[in-house]
Amino acid sequence: MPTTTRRERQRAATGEEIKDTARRQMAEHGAAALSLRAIAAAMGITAPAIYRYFPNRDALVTALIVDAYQALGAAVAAAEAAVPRDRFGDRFLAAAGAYRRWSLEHPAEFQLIFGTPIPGYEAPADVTVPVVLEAFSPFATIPEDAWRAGALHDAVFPQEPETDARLAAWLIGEGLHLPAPLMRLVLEGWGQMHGLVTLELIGQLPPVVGDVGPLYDAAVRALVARLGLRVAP
Amino acid sequence: MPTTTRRERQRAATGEEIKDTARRQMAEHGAAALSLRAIAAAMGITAPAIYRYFPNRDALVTALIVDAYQALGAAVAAAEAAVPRDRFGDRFLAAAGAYRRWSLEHPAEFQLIFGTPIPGYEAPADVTVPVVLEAFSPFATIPEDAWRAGALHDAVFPQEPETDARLAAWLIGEGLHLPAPLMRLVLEGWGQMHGLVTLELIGQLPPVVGDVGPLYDAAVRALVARLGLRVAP
DNA sequence: CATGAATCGTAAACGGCGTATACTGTTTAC
DNA sequence: GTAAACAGTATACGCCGTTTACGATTCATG
Repeated sequence: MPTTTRRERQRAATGEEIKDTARRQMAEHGAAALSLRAIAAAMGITAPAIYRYFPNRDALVTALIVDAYQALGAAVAAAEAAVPRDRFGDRFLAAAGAYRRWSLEHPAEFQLIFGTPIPGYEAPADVTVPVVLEAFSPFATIPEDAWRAGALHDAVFPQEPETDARLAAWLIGEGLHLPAPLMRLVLEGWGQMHGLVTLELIGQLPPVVGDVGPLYDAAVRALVARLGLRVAP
Repeated sequence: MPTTTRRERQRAATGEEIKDTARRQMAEHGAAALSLRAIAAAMGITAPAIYRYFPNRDALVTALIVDAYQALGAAVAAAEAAVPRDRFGDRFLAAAGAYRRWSLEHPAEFQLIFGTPIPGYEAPADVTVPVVLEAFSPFATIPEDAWRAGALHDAVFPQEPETDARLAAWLIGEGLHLPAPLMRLVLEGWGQMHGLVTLELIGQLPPVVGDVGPLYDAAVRALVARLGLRVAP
């Protein structure tokens, strides 16, 4: 006998339907056009009914953000998982490629989680930061795996004492085992991937380079080389 | 006798006052909270009066975006101009530092030009793209200066035929004289600077590394080295 | 099975938003 | 001096998020 009653299942389904409808509206009219009244109308209910499921619009947005992060993280993890475990460089390339692909395929959700497109909405950091780190964990765990396997190329990691000390403390707190300078390179790489995707999405890069894909891939390959990860010949 | 009448001067002044008031509101309540009624109230007029100066809210936003790009470009250019012309690496470092500093000091304007924080507003690419390129031109012209001066370190530029061909065509169209692989590295670097600043502004990096400044500087120095630009010893 | 409670939804309203229209003074130019 | 151009207001429309008061349904329990 299931612990969930009929009513609870119904309630959860309606909550999901609200989020699905919201996602559909965002995909069509952009994240900024998210409107409780429009969602309700598309569902055939009235706007105040949504308040039975979310205390206010910001709570709905936060739920959508968490979902989006998890979808992004799942896409990255799935792409990485499809590569043989000992091909660390290729795993990183697959993860980075999935990151860009998901972002291009879900531009509204991307700007929802990485921008501030909602008037008056401020993402609660205590909710988002852990989910973000979870989504981006492959970019740290792949180099960690390679490090522990002793499979790192003979790369030399430049030292940055100030930042690296801070980073080392954070790594310990997170239970990650990899050198701080390596993690710093990962963060610099995250910034690069994020920036290139952002510039592509707002249309600044395409007029200059056309298809951004090769530019992005070149940057990631250079990053993989700096990290000392080997790729298939 | 000036070619501008009294009325024209008055009109231009009011237009500037509207934009200044808008900037003050953005700085206080965020770019998304921009409201014609609030601007008008702060100026002691009514909202429809603004329509004498801007055909609609989007036109005002576009004007603010253009102004912001020019302010960002001016900050970058000024920082770069303060460095001796033949210290190409230091000029690049100064420009990159000014880019981050301006962004941190003007977060609302940064998200105004690089995000989509306004409900229903879509930045007109034909207006913004040229202004963006103008603002970022130092990051291309500094390597170009170094290249023409034969002052590039013995760096080896990895080739990416597909993208580089496209880039070379664009460079010719823009009248820029530097190798396509070099320009590609500049764009990858732009993505990195942009991404790191963005992640810092939305609060993802600080909990990991604390002060993002050293991380940013390390990334830019590595980029400068890859570009083959020399820095002061 | 009857009944009281919990739940889900609606209707109406409030204040605020961008914006269109019609109107009134003031300033300018001939 | 007068007619046109201009700057501003008042009003109104249809959106928005949100609150309140109120029905209808569904559930759990005597």
